[in-house]
Amino acid sequence: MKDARKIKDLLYEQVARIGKVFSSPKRLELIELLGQGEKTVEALAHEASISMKLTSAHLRELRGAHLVETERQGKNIIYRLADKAVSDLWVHIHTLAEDRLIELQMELQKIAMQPEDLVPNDRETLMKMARRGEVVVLDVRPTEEYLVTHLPFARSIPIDELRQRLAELPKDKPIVAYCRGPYCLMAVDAVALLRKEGFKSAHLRDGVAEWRAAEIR
Amino acid sequence: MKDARKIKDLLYEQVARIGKVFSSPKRLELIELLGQGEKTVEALAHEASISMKLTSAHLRELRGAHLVETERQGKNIIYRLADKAVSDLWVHIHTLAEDRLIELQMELQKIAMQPEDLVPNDRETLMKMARRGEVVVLDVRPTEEYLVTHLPFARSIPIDELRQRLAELPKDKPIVAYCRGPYCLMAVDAVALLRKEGFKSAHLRDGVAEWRAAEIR
DNA sequence: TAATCATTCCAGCAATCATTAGATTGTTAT
DNA sequence: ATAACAATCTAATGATTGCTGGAATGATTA
Repeated sequence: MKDARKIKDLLYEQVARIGKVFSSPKRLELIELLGQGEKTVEALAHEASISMKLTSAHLRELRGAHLVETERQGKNIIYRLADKAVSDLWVHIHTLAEDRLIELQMELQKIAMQPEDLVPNDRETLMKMARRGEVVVLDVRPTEEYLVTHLPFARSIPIDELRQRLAELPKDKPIVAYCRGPYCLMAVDAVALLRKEGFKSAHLRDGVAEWRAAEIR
Repeated sequence: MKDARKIKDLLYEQVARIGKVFSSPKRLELIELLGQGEKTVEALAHEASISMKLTSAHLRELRGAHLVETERQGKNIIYRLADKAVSDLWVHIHTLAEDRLIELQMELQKIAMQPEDLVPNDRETLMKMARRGEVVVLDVRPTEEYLVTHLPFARSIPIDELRQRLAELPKDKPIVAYCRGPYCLMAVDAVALLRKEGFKSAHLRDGVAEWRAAEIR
């Protein structure tokens, strides 16, 4: 077994291909976006604030590692994650990052709002309250993403429409807003707006991907 | 919120620091080794077949991302994983790699032995059989690693001593050998030796880290 | 105190990566 | 057809990274 070394090198090299995909900030952002549902290259480029060329290049890397699939629809090519496990791995990585990197913790604290304490931090009791109608769970992502999946009992008001649709929300119950995940700032903005308008509101760090990864083991 | 972009970039960049650590084959190998228990730089360099300088450089990356801790013991500096979640993430990454990369699947198939069917592939029934003494679970890693943790009911015979200690093993029961994980070839070698000597033997892909990651969810 | 050993730090090279611009492919609409 | 558009491919840039050799550090032993 003198070539055991060579075999091992090959194996680790393959795994490193996957790791490499998760080593670029923009690719991580694209993965998170794709975790919300399939999207065109243009939509991805716009959401991630990068050129379409660069988006295409990054998606190429993702496809090279077989982590995304493509489908042509007319002029557009839509991308989707090849496996839910890709989204799960994203959640695992950013969770570990939040646990270990003080720098990241500090960044996150800056955008965190004061807790308000009107909302429990564990998923189960929050869902219990939502089921009883004691809180309103509000999904502020674009409607398409809400339609793909959303948290149980969640209502959809995209952040862009929130200001005009405030009347739909109750003033007496706490409104818990969430969006794509801890690095998506839409829910933070929503809470800021709601509080300014006199609503009781709190912000849920986790998005659909985080809940799924936590629930399904 | 025009600087939302800047904040996001910072956040994803931090997470990418963690991803970067997992993007190098040698670092992955070091992480897997550290998952078996704390080790000196020298031991790591030897096991991974790289120079101590390079080992040190990689460990520096790992420490920079706060994924390992160091402790001085006399002349030596020993490294250990800062968190079990690091080992879990390694398991998640290589699992995803095995699911998605055909190239890796093919490599793994080359080293896989014929299944023999004397051993169930799900963890639970294997443990049941081990509890009843119907199979012998054999840990062929170095003794130090066995002492840190091992699978329930497992006996320890390091691969180097196996040839001389064959008499300790029964000829009538199947012997299920395992080692550090799917990329560690010690168990494969052990099974090859055992079969040649007339034992019934099979090889368990997963190591301790994989079992832990699967159980604790 | 000097000598020794394990490990890290520093400087450099070649290889790789992110990013951009320009040319190209494939699809729809006229 | 041809024009207009979405997306990719190619080539070229500067910035990292992996790795190696030599010098420096820091604890232990003599």
